[in-house]
Amino acid sequence: MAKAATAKTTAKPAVKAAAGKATSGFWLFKSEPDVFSYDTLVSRGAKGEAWDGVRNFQARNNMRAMKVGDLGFFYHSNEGKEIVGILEVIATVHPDPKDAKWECVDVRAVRPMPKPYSLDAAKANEKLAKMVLVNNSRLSVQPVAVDEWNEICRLGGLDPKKIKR
DNA sequence: GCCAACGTTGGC
DNA sequence: GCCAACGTTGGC
Repeated sequence: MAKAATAKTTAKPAVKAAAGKATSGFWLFKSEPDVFSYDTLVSRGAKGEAWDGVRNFQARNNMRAMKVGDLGFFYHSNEGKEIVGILEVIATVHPDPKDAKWECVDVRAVRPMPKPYSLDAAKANEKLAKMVLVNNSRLSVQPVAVDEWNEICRLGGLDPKKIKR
């Protein structure tokens, strides 16, 4: 069964989905804190960590659209259900070390949210009504619109203009 | 722990 | 190429 998937995946022309698509440069990465928490990413320091294990085409395509320097929210699913920090993409997409049929980017922690922003809060915020997090809880790597990014940063206690470094 | 929603697989 | 069956995610 894995073989059929391999054939299909590798037959596809690479990076087609990402080509020509305008992105905000902002993303949201989901992880169960039991498996890989924001603190763990922080502990990796500047060399960061490969965001491997993504086995969903939409999520993979989102990673293909990422550029070095793009920023993302780190969201804790299941336990916490809140955005706990900011991360930065430090390497564009490359084969997943655990399964070369798939791909991953590398990310590093930038800074934690002074006030973690919860899923409940996002659902209650009219400005975030279109957010993928609110509407498609299953997608593990999501695009974030600029206004959504700014809104959540502000409510999380960060000035969106002063996040980097 | 349950279950709804979603994505993927595979038979036709 | 369609669609039913299955597996997984993640909120509750």
